Formats: sequence, structure tokens, C-alpha cells
Amino acid sequence: MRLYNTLSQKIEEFTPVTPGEVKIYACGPTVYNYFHIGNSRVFTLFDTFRSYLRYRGYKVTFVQNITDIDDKIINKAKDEGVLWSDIAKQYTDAYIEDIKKMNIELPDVSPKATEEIPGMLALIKKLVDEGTAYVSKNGVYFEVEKFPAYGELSHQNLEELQEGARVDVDDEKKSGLDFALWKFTKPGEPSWESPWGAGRPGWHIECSAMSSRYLSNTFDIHGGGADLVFPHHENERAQSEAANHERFVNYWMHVGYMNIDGEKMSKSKGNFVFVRDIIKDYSAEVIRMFILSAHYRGPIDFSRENVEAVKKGYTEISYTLQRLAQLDGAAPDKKSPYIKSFIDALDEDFNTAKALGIVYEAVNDAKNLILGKKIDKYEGDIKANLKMLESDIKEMAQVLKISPKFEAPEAKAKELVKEIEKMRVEKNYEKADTLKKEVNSLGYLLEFTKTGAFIIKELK
RNA sequence: GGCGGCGUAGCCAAGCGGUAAGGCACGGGUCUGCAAAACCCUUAUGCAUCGGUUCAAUUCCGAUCGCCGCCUCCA
Repeated sequence: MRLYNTLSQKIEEFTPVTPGEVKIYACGPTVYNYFHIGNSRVFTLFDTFRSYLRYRGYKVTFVQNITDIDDKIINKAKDEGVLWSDIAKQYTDAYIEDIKKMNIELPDVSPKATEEIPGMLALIKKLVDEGTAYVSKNGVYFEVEKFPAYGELSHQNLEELQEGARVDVDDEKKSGLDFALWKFTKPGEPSWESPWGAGRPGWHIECSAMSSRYLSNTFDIHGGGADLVFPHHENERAQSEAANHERFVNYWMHVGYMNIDGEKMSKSKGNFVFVRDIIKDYSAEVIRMFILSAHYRGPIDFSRENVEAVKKGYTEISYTLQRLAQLDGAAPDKKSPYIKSFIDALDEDFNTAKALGIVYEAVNDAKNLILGKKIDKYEGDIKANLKMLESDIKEMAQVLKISPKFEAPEAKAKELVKEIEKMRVEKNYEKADTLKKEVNSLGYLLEFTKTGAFIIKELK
């Protein structure tokens, strides 16, 4: 398998630290609001990636933090006149609800910042003791000058960063680029004790502490949205490597933005759609398929029209699987060449768009074989080939977690169809049409083909 | 100003040195008693523009134009 690494800006062969195991850390939500479809791109992408890694035989450990203490949470609490911890609790619960609605598996570990303070303090202490961090009036700061590799991940050099810096210069800091590891308490704000004074953690330190604790100092893959490359991941890397004197992360995976009308969807622009709203109109599978329809590193433009188009494709897959399920026979002990193409596509920097194209091709073959068309690459018994395709399509859909859910047609529908077939033989078309309408009203589409009648549960 | 990305048919989207996957839409047709979100065909001598390298470029290099993003909280 090969993956693009933000650090090297190249696609590299993926080699895990421990053979057969993959340790992944992805930055999770700051719980001050519901998450939107753009945020869910990262969650969905890593969830699908996790599924694929398992399919490829890896044991996966996936850690994703929950930032439950932060300026935005404090501000929201002030605005609403409630406790900051109530805000954190409310939106943590909402996050878990929404994740479940999206059929995203919860991480193996979901550490909360407020429960990991000791680990963060230990890390900060190391940095202070070694002189990489210093204590100022407002908090404890990481001194960027002391970490020569600073800027490598985001491909910036210090001078340019300093020139471009739009940050207000804080006289208490040695450099505008230095960032807070620990912020001393301001009146009315939550705080924890520390050797340097009461305060709360800076934003970046939690990920460094948690990834070390739950994965290891050096782990395989660190991911998140492309907007985290700088400063968040750059800072994490600086802290961790300065403290541990070990390589922090082997592969950095960054997911592109979801746009609306060509512009990044973001909470500050207000051009977002909450997952809890869109999920009312589209199934988790359709939304996931929409997200997977573009390569993860590029942008994807959200619009109802684009999701609608994907939904039609999804419906086609569902209908074909329903048709296949109604054929008797067992899958033979072999696979179509599509499985290999599918793996090849995903092995090359997780190209889900290409993989989806392969699913469609398999679906198309199945449709044609059902009609009794000859396709050169399929030899032998048609039903066996169809059952093979059914098994393969299901396999691919399961890996991508876009499996259509459907049940066998209900008994009443089957009876009616038998009756319709009888009427057709008797050329009693009037009666047949009446019965057809009855089946339609049960929510089924009917197809009469040479291979037989198919009863398909209609997707709305 | 620095850094990064993008520009492929009406729309979405792969491909990234060897002659344009796939999806949606449109149009034409076929099967069918009638149907079918059933099937077939059609749709880019062309991949923003202009140059260059090469036997060969959408793919590499350079320039130009346009769009977007990061450099400030952001997935």
C-alpha cells in the first residue's frame, strides 16, 4: 500500500512500525457545536480507511481526541449563561449521536482533554526542564527557535512565517510564533493546578500527550483536515519531537475541504450544513458514498444536486443486489478480477473514487448477465458468475461501508407476483395491471425478464 | 508577500509519459402485452491558454490566465 505523506509531499510505500498493525491518530472535534458535513468528511474518511486496513489484514488502533476545554467552549458557555462543562457535555453527546447516525464506528480510544491533564503537564515539564519551553506572564510557551525542524511539515520557513504572521505580537512571548503549552487562568475561567500556576492546556498539547499515551511516541499515521497542517500539526510535531527526541509520526494524511459553491465550508463563514440535518434527507450510505466519490486529498463540492446524483448511483447498486439476491445458487469459490482492481485502487493512496468506479463496472456486468448477454470474460454457468459478482459487489460495498440495506420481499408481494405471472400467461392483462398497482403500493418495483420476475424494494 | 492545491464532456469525477475509467443528465434506439431507476448506442481528435522537452504529453518543464486554501479559531 502506498500513501501520500504531507511531510515528504510524495506518495510513499506504507510500512507500519509494527508489522501487521497500524496505529492511527486523527484530530477529533472541539465540542462547542454540532459537527457539519464538512467535518464529517474527515471522520468518514478515516472510518472507511480503518475498514479497508482491516480488510487488508491489519490490526488497527484508532485514537481520536475530544477537545472539551477551549476558548470557543468557554465563550459559548458565557453567551448562553451556562457552565462550560455543560456545553462540553451537551456537544460531546451530540457528537456521539451524529457519529452513530453516520454509521461511523467509534474510535478505539476517545480521550478527553480534561481527563488527560497529567500527561500534558508531564510533557510540558520535560520541555521546560530542557529549556525548549519557557514561562512567561501569560503562560508556558514553546520556543519555536529551539526546534530547528519547525516548519518542515507545512513547508514554511521561520522568516516567512514571521513576515506573514497576522498574530498580534505579544510582548510576553520571545517570538510571535511561540505558542502556548499552558495558559494561566483568567478570572472566571476553568483551571487546573500546575507547577507553574493554575491554568488550562494550550490547544496543541493534548494531541501530543494522548497519542504518546495511547499509541506510542512514534506511530504510523496522523490525520486530520488540511487546515490543521499549520499551525496545529506543526506544533504537535514540534512539542512531541522536542520532548521525546524521537520521530513523532511516520505518515501525515490530510483530508481536503468540503466546499459549498467553491468555498470552504466552515463554521466561521456560516455556510455549513449540519450532519444531523442532512441525515434526515439522505441515508448514511449515500452521504458516505458522496464523500468517497472524490479523492480524499482534493476538494469536494457539496450541493444537493451532487448528492442526488450519487444517490441514483447508490440506488442502482441496491437494485442490482436485490435482483441478484433473488437468484438461487451459491457463490463459487472464486472472485472476479474486479476485486483485484478494487484493492489496487485503494492501495494507491486510498483512491476511493476509482474504487467506486470499479463497483459500478461490476454492477453493470451483473445487469447484463441477468439479461442473458454474453460477456467474454465470463465463462461457464451464468448463475454461478452472477453469484460470484453478487458476492464481490457485497464485499466491496462492505469494505467501503456503503452496503445497501434491504430485506427479502414480503410474502404478500411474492404471492401477488405469482398471480401476475399467471395472468400474463393467460393474457389477462387488465387483471395483471391491477395486481401490479397493488404490488407497487406495497413499495415494490417489478421487472419481468427472461430470467424471471424481480421484486425490488423501491428506494425513495 | 510566502507556501500549497485546483482548472478533464452539460454536471460530478478518475487517470498523470503510450494515445481519455466510472456516475448523473440529455438525445436516439431495443426488449416488453404495457412497463421498468431493464438493456444498447450516442456525447471531449480532446484534458484552462501559450511555448518547450520527447518517437510519443492531459500526463514532464516554463510562462500566462482563472479559482480556492493555509500563513488567525477552523475538519
